[in-house]
Amino acid sequence: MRIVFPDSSVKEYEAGTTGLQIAGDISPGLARNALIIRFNGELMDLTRPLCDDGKIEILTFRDEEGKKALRHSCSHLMASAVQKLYPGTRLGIGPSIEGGYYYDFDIPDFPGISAFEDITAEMKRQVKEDISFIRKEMSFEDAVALFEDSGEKYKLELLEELRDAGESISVYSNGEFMDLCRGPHVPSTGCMKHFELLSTAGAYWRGDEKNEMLTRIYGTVFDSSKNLKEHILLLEEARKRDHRKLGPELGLFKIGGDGGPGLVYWLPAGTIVREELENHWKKAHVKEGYQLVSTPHIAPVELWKTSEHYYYYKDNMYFLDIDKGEYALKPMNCPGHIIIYKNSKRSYRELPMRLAELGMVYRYEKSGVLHGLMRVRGFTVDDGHIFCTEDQIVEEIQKVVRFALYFLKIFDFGYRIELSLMDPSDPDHYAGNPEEWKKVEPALKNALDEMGEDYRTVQGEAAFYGPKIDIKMKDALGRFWQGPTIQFDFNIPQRFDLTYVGNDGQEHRVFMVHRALYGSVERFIGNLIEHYAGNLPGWLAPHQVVILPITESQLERAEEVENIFTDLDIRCTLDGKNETVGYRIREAETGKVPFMLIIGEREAASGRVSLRIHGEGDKGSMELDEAIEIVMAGCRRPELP
RNA sequence: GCCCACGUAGCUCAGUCGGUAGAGCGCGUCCUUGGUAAGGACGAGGUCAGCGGUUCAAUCCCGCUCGUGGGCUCCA
Repeated sequence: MRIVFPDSSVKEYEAGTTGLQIAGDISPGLARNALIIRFNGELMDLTRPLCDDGKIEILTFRDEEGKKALRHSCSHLMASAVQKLYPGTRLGIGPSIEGGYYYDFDIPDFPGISAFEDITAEMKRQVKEDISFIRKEMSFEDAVALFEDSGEKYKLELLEELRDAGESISVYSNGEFMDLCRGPHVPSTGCMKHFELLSTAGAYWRGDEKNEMLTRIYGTVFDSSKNLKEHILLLEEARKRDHRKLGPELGLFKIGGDGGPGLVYWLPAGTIVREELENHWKKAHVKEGYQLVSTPHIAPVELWKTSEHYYYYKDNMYFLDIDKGEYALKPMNCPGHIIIYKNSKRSYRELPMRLAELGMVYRYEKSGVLHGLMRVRGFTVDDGHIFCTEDQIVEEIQKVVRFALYFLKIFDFGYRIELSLMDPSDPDHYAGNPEEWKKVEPALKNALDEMGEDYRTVQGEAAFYGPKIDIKMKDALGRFWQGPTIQFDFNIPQRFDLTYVGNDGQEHRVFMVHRALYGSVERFIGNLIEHYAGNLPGWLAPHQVVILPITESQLERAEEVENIFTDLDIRCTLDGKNETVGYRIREAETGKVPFMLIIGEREAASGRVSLRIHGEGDKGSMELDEAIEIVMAGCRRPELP
């Protein structure tokens, strides 16, 4: 048979040759690293005999599919160990995921995380034994009989679905362990020397909270101990940067406890960070042609009925009775901005009208989903609503995307743009006039294309009320977070009958865009803390400069210097505590204060200062003006767009 | 909300096989006047998350509630 390689070279092999043999024919190194193959576009086991001509790709851990196969195989290895150690364990599913894999089990009397030691030991034993993964295809009936015998009720449920979908059934075994599985798998358990069990959690069968809760065990596996170690270090680094740890440590905020779960209390230092972010945001928005507005935290329930939030968002809203009427705490700012838009009859001359507000919203979130600043019950949306004509759409979208990227650049975030469009097979699911969708979706696409930005189009991910552009931001550890979001809304203009008078003297339906750049100020600060590992850029640092007189005799000079910096709008504190300089430096370092000015006898006499920079160390003695210049540069607020 | 784990001083954590508790840091006072990541002494701080139950006796055992964490689901 003729085998074509990715570089288009061709080689003849006897029918029945396996991918592994072909890999070995190329180089022993490749045979060692090979995990699976892609043959004529189909992923297959290395050990599957090939019979026809075709294109082959030999996949290793470097290939996304190879990585997935290894991780998925490791989930089988882990399942095998669990089932051996805990007889009666029934299997759920065990896929590979970003960064590793998991397997869901129904384990009778599972001891929890303490079982990891035993499971790991058993897995290691099986790795050493180098047990082959064996694929077997069978009829639906045979498979049912097999899993009925072993009482695998979840697998039987999956089987039913496979049959309904008309898929062929395959089963993989490694030693005594056997699992319903499409594959492919790596050749043997010996490929998984570098694995680690990570954590355990409850998970509903099939993700449905009406189903029983299974025990999920997370693990990961790599191709080398070096890569595994790196990954574990990354996880540790992420733990160290956890904003829930750093935030309270740095005196930024306090969440929950007596203050109520999911509610954030900003301490003085954290309030400074917030105010800086918000002030910059306001200045930038004014410059970009937004008008700042402010709306109440509560509004009559009728308003939420008109906006329909009352009907589809009720479970997340808080209600209160006032006089004879029912009110709701606002879960979103839009209706408030609508009231402002409708305050007078609008002319096309006023468009685009861009309203913006740092609006605090309240949403009921289930207790289990609350998570530090990332998921709270009261938060500040940096909301903006753009009302415009059809002709203005492309330009407005580009303006917002550029504005969003400007904000990400300030903080050195990477990004990825996603364009979410409607599911064309289900047009009834969406609000608004289908004609409008047909106009706006290509407009969004054009806007992005014209800008030359890379983006991914996701069909069917649009909100029911409109298509959207989501920007995911990538932090210093390479993790992606929900970033700016720009959403079209066909629903609200219709529900509230939002119009403008065109130059033809006729009323027209206005187009409306929601957008948030920080998303939630709270969550964004959480992201910043983790992104910078708590070392916020100078302009955001709650304490920018600490002045440290070495002895009491330099107090007077220290106060002079403090006043100079304070007059320059630098947040400066004098630490004249009765402690050694070493102690006070340590305190400033752990407090992540960017600049320290040490003033001893020599400096006081000469009018100089000794500068120390956080994380860098002693910069030596210098003229005060020189130090001022360095500090000012380090604390400069970002340029406006 | 659900499954699992956890809750001891402001923080990080010991401890009590049931007899009402301890360290370090931090805080206060004093001594020390110091040169680039912890000077010393003394002291104050706890209804051992809350409420019930078992017991002669509960911080410890049991139950419930609240809170926190890991996930599921959801989401800015």
